[in-house]
Amino acid sequence: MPPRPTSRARPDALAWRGRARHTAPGGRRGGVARQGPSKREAIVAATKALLWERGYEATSPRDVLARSGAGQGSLYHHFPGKREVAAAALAEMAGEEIAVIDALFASGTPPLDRVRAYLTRERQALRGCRLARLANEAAMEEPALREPVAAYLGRIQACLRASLEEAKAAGSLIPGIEPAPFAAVLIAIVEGGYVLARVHWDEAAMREAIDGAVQLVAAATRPQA
Amino acid sequence: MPPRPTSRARPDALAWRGRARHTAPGGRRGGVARQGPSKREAIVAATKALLWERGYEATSPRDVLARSGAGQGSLYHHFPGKREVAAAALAEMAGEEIAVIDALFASGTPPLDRVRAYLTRERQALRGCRLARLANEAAMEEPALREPVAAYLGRIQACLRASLEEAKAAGSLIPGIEPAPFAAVLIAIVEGGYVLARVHWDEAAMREAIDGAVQLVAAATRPQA
DNA sequence: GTCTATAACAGGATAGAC
DNA sequence: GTCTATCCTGTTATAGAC
Repeated sequence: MPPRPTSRARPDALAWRGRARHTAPGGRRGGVARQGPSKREAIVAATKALLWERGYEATSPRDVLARSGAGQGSLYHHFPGKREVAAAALAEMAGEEIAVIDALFASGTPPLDRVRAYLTRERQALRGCRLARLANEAAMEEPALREPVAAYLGRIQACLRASLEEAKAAGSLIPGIEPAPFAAVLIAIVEGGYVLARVHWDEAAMREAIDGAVQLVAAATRPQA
Repeated sequence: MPPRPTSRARPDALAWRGRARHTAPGGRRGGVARQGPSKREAIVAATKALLWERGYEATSPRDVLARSGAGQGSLYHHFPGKREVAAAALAEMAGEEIAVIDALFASGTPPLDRVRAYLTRERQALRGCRLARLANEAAMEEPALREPVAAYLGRIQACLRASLEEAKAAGSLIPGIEPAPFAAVLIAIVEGGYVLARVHWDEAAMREAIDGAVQLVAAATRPQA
């Protein structure tokens, strides 16, 4: 466990929300000269990788600096501390993953095909869900860390529900299937599948859960609809 | 992150499996005199509590000693190190929880009632699953820590499957429902429900997942069976 | 903005008295 | 079996030069 918050902790750190940067987000200055990525970007990129690999508690600022090639000063120049670095990294990760989800559900295919496409997309089950792997860390009680993860899972659930409602309106679902609880069940199966795969240390556990979910969708589909 | 394994690590520590104790498991000696709980028991009890509250990585031997009232020497007298203490604690936790599961599924009620009873049993969703909350810790790559958790989830899945097969044999399930994948789906929903509740910091997320699972069971039940 | 040096403390384990 | 004292390294953050 890290040092408990001491008198060194800034009283306003909880309210930290980033700052105006003097360089443009793309890492360029002056409009012409190309720059390598700034240390800030390198730090956030390294943190994104480490949060997925090891989680929050097990990732130290030193690990981040070693992987990013930055020095101590860069990290604490750009961020108040570890928590805010992680919050920035999680926000980026959530943005990337939400974009993937939106693309998946925006395709012009029939709604139940989109649901199936989400369920059967490729996953590295043993690595855990890129965002929700942090679910059981004490740090998730901090809103700044929890919110990006919640936004990601919330978006998936909303997309599933919208697709199921579209299918229901089109008469593709058998009577008695309600979109909202069915969407909750499907996202829970996927996230539960990650847990089962990690605990049994076997990708097959995820596959069984997903296969079951696909069969549920099939069973909920109106014949010849 | 803790100190990486150094030359101090015992080469045989991975094979540690406990040892014969000079005192009886109940903490008594000589057959008559009553004893308070041994320090070993206090250490394991404290570890059980802390693993649920904080997980493995975030629980230090110092925390365990502080909560148990034991000194450094007691811990390292009874165990080679932190990992083996956690393994002992997890083994006890799994044994306790498996006993609860077995009792739940051993009742003389109809099989689908047992399934519903498991799904709707009371849970502290925000605390996470007592065992599977450790799923995403790096330590789960150690068999001694993973196996008790896997045994617990495996037992639940086996009990669900057996009940569903019994229901199917009795003609209570609609055709096309296969016990094995349905059991995989149900355990995934419960474990996924914990993840959703933690991430959204809302017990209602677990309730929605469970409600959906109960509706699935209802939908899979043959009318008037 | 970025670096190195250093502080203050926690984590995990050992030594050896009793 | 249990205790206290101690060790070494890692973690998180600050200081201050460049």
